[in-house]
Amino acid sequence: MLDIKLIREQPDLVRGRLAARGAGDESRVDELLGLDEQRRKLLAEVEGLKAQRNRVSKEIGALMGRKQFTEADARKQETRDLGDQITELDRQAAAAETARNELLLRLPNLPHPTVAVGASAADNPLVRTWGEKPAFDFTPKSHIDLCEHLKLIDFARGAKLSGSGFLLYTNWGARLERALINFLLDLHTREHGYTEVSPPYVVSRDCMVGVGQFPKFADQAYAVREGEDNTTLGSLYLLPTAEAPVANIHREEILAAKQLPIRYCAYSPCFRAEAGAAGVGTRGMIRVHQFDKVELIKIVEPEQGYAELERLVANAETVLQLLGLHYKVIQLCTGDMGFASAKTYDIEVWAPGQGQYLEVSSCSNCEDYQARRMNLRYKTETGENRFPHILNGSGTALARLFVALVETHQQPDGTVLVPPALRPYLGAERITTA
RNA sequence: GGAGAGAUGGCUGAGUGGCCUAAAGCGCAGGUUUGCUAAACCUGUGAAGGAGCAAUCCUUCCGAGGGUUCGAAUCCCUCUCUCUCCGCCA
Repeated sequence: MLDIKLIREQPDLVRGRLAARGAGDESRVDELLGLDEQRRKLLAEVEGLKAQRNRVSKEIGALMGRKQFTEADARKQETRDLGDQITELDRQAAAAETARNELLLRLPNLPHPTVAVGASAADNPLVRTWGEKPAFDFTPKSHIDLCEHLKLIDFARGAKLSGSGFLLYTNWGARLERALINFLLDLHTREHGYTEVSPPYVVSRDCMVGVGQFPKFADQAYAVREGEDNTTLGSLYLLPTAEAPVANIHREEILAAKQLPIRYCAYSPCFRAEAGAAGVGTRGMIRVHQFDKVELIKIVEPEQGYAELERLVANAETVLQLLGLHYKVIQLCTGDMGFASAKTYDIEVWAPGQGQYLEVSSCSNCEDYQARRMNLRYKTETGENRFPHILNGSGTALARLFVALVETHQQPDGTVLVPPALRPYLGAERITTA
């Protein structure tokens, strides 16, 4: 969340940065400042009364010690009324604080000054491209046709098991998926300096709040419960991304400066309800309710945040380069950026069978926005506690990578040539119907 | 799921209603002494919030949330987590 002190001291700056997102959040700043003002006023009042009560209680203790019970009783009578006032003012102060915090949790991060101002995806500047669209001397097939022909995915039975948007990978399809996961984890741990972790696939509400998924996007998550017990519903949620558990690993801790930077890499399946997205690209595996992803998370000193973001993007790009896939890197404009992010690069890979680019990675620096939400700090050499920058990036999302891979490397005979980097993992040079 | 024991500062651990403003030790930082290292001694060492130009002062925090009381680390209730044993289970 945003620093309340920044909002107090530079409300115009905050309003301006929020306005750049185009979501209208700047209109809530005055409401927030009102609640904050109210809270501080009540706090000053109630703390004065508490100080008074503490003084009198101490005197009562001294009187009791000297066995001056009549005196003590008189003072007790005096403070009873004080206690009632404190209870009431405490309640009001807590209510103002709760309202203030609720509002704070619903305000998005401020875009970094270097982020292009724009309204939608159409305004996202192109940063760079790598490779070229492959030329085919035949009409390239869609991954749907390739998957059915090569029996990589059984779309019909996947839907039978769990509904549309769930995939049943079969035979070489399943092996390709597993090969990609291992390839990605090995690449990032061996070549890019990340530490592998394997998190729980369900997380608490606090973790979802910590990364900014909740409360605003709660309808996108799958909630789980124990058995038929409805009272447990809403305490645990299926991961929308491994960012949810991994970024929260050190929540509510104070790290030592020398522990930073921390770089984690994790595979997990990702579950997204995609509420309200029905009918949008529902066929195939481009938008599904469950997909695999290898996620990269960094916790770094603020001074390193943006240099680390560039490296994060480069780490994700390496994946596509090694797999021989054409892609472009774009920067998300203020109107297209995610809730928690201050600056985001997306990587879009070319899918010849679709005739379009698919988003396979989103790399963001959330600055201290998430660290505040999860109360994660680090202690500097001088003993000061600061919020670190937290970054996340996909390295990369698998279903779409799978699509780009089979569509790009498909052959005239309907087989798929496996890129050399992946061959040791798959144990085959070519995927055929055999 | 059943039974029992626990949760106190960075760590260990004392504290059973008011000198708790949380003992003591360890660790850490600074200092003194000292050929070096080490040791000894001295001093300091949690977090959040609020008031103030500032020095400084105030409030809250002993797993979490309620309650009793003039006053709670301490008494009562609920919950969470950890450990031990039993049962079930991949």
